[in-house]
Amino acid sequence: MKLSKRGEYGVKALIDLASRDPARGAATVKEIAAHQKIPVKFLEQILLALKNAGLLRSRPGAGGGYALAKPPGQITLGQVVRLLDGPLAPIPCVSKSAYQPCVCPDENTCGLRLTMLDVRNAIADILDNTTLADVTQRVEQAQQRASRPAPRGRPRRPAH
Amino acid sequence: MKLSKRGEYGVKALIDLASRDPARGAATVKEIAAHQKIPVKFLEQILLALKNAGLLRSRPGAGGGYALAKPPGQITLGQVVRLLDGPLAPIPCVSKSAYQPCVCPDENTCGLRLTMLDVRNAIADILDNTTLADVTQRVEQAQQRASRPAPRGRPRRPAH
DNA sequence: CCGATTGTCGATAAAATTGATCGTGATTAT
DNA sequence: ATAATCACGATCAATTTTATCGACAATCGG
Repeated sequence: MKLSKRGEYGVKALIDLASRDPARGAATVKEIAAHQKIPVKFLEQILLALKNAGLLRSRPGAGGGYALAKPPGQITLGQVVRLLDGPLAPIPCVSKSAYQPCVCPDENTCGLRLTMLDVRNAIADILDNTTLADVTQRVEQAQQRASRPAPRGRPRRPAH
Repeated sequence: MKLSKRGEYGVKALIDLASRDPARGAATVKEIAAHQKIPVKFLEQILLALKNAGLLRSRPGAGGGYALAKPPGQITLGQVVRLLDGPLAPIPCVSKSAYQPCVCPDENTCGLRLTMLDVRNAIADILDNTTLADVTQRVEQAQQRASRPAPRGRPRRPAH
């Protein structure tokens, strides 16, 4: 039930791009790699795959780099993880995107399958409904909470 | 996000044991392997691990074999999968059973982590709350449904 | 046009993991 | 005793993962 480094790096890179100030233009592989602590050459491969899948656009040369090809609200983590890490489903016979029949005599009464179908649906419900925009928004909220003084037990009223 | 063969085989073997007629006594590795289409020697390893973890008991010799060490209602798929396949969490920094810090500057505001924590919780909610007894019960229900004639759109009243 | 910068692409490789298999021994029932 | 069965360690082949290298192509600023 593990996310590969490939998947991890890809998601991190996209979150990095999504939370980047658009005024700064495209981000180079080197920048993202340094920022997220990812081996440059490995990240290169990953970003290329994301580009070929239509999630990123790029431009070579001075001032070049990568940028999101669509608004962050239109890129789900489900897409990204499937692309870089394969199907979300724990076993192929419950995958929607890469279904493969299993060997059990009847899929509809297979105990393993019934349970793993629940698992795959739970995972997909989260990842297919979480966009890069959702993630950056949650991160901002978490950062605000972290920078505010510790909350009290009961709500405070302003002093007057 | 994949379940290994090891995990798959282990769960299948346990479900097999849980749904087995207790009057028949212990089941041999050979029997389970044949029934579930699992390589004998591989299954041997797996059952041994499950035994050492206290989920199975065994006896060698004629009439020997494996049986559940506890009632099926007390063995969760979460235990089994963790044992055979490692942590449920997609990344180590959201694992409860095998937490490992990650490299990001602040775990509490890491976008990847926040999302993967949801995923790990969703998976654990299912697998830690599903016992072998739950599984065999669902299987029986599914089998009954499969053997009954196809249901109509609206409830039928008995002919008279 | 030059040359620095940066993405593109294919090949390769080291390490880890997975999915087994083999052989030998230990234990038990008959 | 002996046949059946679990116990256990070693080993192994294939695959997957995680990269790394080097050459090439596109782009931009001057």
